[in-house]
Amino acid sequence: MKDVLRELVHGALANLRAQEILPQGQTPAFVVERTRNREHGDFASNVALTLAKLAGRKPREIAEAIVAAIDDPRVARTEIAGPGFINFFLSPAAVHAEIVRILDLGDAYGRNNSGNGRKLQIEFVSANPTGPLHVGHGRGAAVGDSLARVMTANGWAVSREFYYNDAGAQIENLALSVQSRCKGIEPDHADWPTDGYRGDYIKDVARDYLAGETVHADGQDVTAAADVDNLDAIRRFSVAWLRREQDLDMRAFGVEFDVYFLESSLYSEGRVEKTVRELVSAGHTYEKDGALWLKTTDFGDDKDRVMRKSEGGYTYFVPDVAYHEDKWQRGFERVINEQGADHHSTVNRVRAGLQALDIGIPKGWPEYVLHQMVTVMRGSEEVKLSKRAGSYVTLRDLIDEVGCDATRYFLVARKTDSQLVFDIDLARAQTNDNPVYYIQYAHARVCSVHRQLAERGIALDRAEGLNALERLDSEYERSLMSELSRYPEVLEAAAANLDPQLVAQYLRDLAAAFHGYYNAHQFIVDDGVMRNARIALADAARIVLASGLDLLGVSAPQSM
RNA sequence: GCGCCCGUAGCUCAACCGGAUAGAGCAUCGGCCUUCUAAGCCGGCGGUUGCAGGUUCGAUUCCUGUCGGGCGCGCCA
Repeated sequence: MKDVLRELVHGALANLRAQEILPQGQTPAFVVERTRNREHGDFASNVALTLAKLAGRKPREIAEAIVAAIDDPRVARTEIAGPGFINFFLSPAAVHAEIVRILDLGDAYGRNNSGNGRKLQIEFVSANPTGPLHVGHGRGAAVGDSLARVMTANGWAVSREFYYNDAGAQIENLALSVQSRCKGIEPDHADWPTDGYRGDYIKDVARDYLAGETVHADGQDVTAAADVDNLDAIRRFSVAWLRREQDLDMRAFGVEFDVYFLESSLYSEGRVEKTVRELVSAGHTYEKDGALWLKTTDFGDDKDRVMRKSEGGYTYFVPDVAYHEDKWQRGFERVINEQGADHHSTVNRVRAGLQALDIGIPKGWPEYVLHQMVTVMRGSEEVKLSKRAGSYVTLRDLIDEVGCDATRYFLVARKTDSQLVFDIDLARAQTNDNPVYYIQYAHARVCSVHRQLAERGIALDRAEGLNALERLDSEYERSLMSELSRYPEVLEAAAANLDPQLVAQYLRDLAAAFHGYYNAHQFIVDDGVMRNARIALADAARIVLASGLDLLGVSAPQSM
């Protein structure tokens, strides 16, 4: 409906230009938005205010002219308010048509095709296989996957990608740690590797390695050599072992990736070398102190970056650039990297490196969504200890304790650039204080009505109900209808702002509107037409609730 | 010292790229259960949007400064 009103306003403006009330050619920015206050109608626009200066007239005068030029059955009436806002009151028929659309389109309601099938990649989680996934990865997974679902719902062809380093110094460290465990060395012992991984999971890897186990990860089987001196075999087995664990975590979290990209492939396929050659020939590099530098300051970085160290190896920055060059060449019009904000310094660096390649990559490519830290609270205590990891809360612990649904909802229901406090007690609560519960309960309540109908042997006539929507005229009914019709706008905004949190917020509001409706009315009434109308509206709510929950990867239960 | 993020009700958070009287939930206080889920509903209390300036018809939003919290600043990844 928002788009419809925008069009109507644009039409009116064209009309005013034709009458020379407005100067030609200029279209200042204006908004048509939902009103906060119902007394102000369904939508309001500031268009007259923004035009006032341009036209050299009073806002109210312009508003009068615009309103006079609008004549559409979907707008019941308009009002000019305050300094010159135009308030739009939708006709009941326009609102009811939206409810019919919901039942007509089902799951497809609210989706749009603004992406038009263009290729979009979202890279997220991208944890190195050196330990269990923790809550921070969970936030990345929840945000990244929900964002992927939102972008898909907006018509983008989304590919989910997980990038990991399977070859660097940290992996060496992992292998050494496992080897030490195989030899029975404890982390406090003098022979324990410096910066070795001390977590208990290392013991599990070592045990399985010695037992000659086979693990399946990233499409391959890796069988342990059980040879304590074969560091290479230990490395391969350890990586596979941890990758399998991470996959299990992601599966339990309802997240699947389309592509796993290995950093080692950038080296084995010569892509790192190739990127270096390209940067050198593009002329943005120089040698200093025996190292090769990239002049990233030419492209907005704070300082130049070393590409090749004086000892000959490449810094991590180079494969990063090579990796993103590869993404670009794979034809992704947009790439969104979802990462922890502790890596924010890579943003400028990677973009600068890509600019230096001089191959036509846009300045703001790739896009980034950075999430801030998560702290986990139980009661008023911060939870830091975990039996498995030693120093942090693993994602698995959280899923086991509060469930996938609540974990996903809570991790996505905050602005990504705010720190997040995860309240375990609240997430576990089976009460309406818990927003996840409150939303799911709304869905279950509609299903419950259908069970009641079946038990009483009452048939449902949806067409009859939809024809009688004008009988649903209570405050609660109108409010629910209005809330439902907002869903397409929410999907659009979530995509535009790369912010799945808007969906979480919306579902909370929708559930509130639904519960208000449910509590205020009887559904299974003797008046068959009224009964069918009420249930049709409840079904519309069920469809949108299920659709929204699906975008968050949260289940929509039939009973609770 | 420099860079990024945050600061809104007692608590957890909103406010749709500058709009109308800053909104929800929890907590608290007061009402409501022979009724398809009371796992609920209705109402009250609660604010100088950290602070000080600036920009304009209009600022929680933009700019400058300042205070407080978090993260990051390597020829580590």
